[in-house]
Amino acid sequence: MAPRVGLTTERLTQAGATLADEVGFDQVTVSELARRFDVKVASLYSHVKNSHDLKTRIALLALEELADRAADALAGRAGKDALVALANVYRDYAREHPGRYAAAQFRLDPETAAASAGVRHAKMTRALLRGYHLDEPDQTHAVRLLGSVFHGYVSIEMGGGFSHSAPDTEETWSRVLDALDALLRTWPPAS
Amino acid sequence: MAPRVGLTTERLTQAGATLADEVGFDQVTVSELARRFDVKVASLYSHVKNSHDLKTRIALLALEELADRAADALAGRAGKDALVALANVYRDYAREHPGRYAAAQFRLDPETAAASAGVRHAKMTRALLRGYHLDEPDQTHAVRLLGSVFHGYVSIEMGGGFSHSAPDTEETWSRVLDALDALLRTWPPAS
DNA sequence: TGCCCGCGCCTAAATCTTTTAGGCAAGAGG
DNA sequence: CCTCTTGCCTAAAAGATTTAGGCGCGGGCA
Repeated sequence: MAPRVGLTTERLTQAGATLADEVGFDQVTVSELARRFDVKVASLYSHVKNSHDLKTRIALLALEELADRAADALAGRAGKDALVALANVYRDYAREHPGRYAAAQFRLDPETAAASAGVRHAKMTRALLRGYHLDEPDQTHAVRLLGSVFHGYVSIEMGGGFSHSAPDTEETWSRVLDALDALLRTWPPAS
Repeated sequence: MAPRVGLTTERLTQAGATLADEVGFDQVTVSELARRFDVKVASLYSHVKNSHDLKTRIALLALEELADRAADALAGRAGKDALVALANVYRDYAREHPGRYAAAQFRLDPETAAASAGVRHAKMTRALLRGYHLDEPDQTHAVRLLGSVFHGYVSIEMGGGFSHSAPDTEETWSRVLDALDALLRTWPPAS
C-alpha cells in the first residue's frame, strides 16, 4: 500500500475548501475528505479535532483569501473606484468559490472571530470610506450598510433569488453601486 | 402504549419550525423530531418524504408567516413609514424566530420557489416602492437593493458580525433606514 | 551501520442519522 | 359486526462521527 499520504492540517483545509466549492459547504464531511485522500476516516482525526474544527478552518481560510483579494483590489484606488472594486471582490469570489464563500459565513465563536481576518475586512471598508469623509458614528453606520448590501446581494443572487426576473442582475449590481456611491457622498444627517 | 399520537405533515412541520428556533435550522433532524413526539423515527416517513422535504416544508411555513406579518405591517402605511415597518418585520421575525428565519433562506428548487410565498414578498416590496415613484427598471433595482440590505443586515447582525463595536446596532439600523429612504427619494440616474 | 521511537495511518467499535420494506392493530365506514 | 385504511411499529442497511488502541516506517541517536 502507499505508505504515507502526507496529510497535514493545511492540506486537509485546502482540500476541504475545494470540496466545498464542488459539493457545497454543508456537504463537506470528514468521510468524503478521507475518501479523496484514499485514507481511512479515523486518520483525519489526528489532524483536525472534529467536523466542526474542519469547517472552522475552511472558514478562516476563506476569510483570509477574501481579505487578500480585497487588499489587492483596494491598492491604489479611492472613491467610487474603490467602492466598485471592493464590491466586485466579494461578488466574484462568491461566484468563483461558492463553497468557500458559504464557509466565510460560518458562525465562528467570538474568540475565533476576533482572531480571524474578519477584522481586516472591517478595516478595509473603513479605509474605503475615508474617500467619503464620514465622521463617526456615521462611518460605522456606513461600514455596516456596505457589509449588509454586499453580503445580502451576493447571497440572494447566488441563492437564485434574483433569477427569472427582467433586468439582468449585472445591470442591477452596477446601479446599486451607483446608488451607494451617491448615498455615501450625501449621507443624510440623523432625522 | 399510547396507541396513536396523531402525526400529520402539518404538525411535523410546525414542530420542526419550533425545533429550528430552539436548536438551529441545520440541527433539525428527523430523529430529533421523532424523539419529541416520542415515536419511532420510521413513523415520520409516512408524513414527510425525507429530511430535505421536511426542511422545505419548514422553509415554506416561515416564508408564509413572514409574508403574513409583512402584509399586516404594510396595511395603511406608505412612504418611509412603510419602509421602516417592512424592514422591522424581517428583523423582528429573525430575532423572535432565528431558526425559522434561517429556514426562509433555505435554497428551494425553482418550481417550489415559484409556488412559495416568496412572490408575495416581492410584490409587497414593489407596493412599498410605489410611494417613491420609481419607474422600471429602477423599481426592480430598488426591490433588489432593499432585499439585499434587509437580508444582509439581519443575517450579519444575527451572526454576531456587528457585536462588540461602538454604536449599537439599534442606532445603525435606524440610520440605515433613514439613508435608504433618502436614497429612494432621490434615486440617481444611470451613470 | 544499526537501533529505537514517534508520528502517520491503520483496525475496531460505539453511536447516531437516514431511509426502505413490510407488519399489526385500532378505528371509521359500510 | 366486519373490513379496510392508515398510523405507528420492527427490522435492517448504509453512511457519518468520534474514540481507543496498534503497528510499521523514517529520522535521529550512538
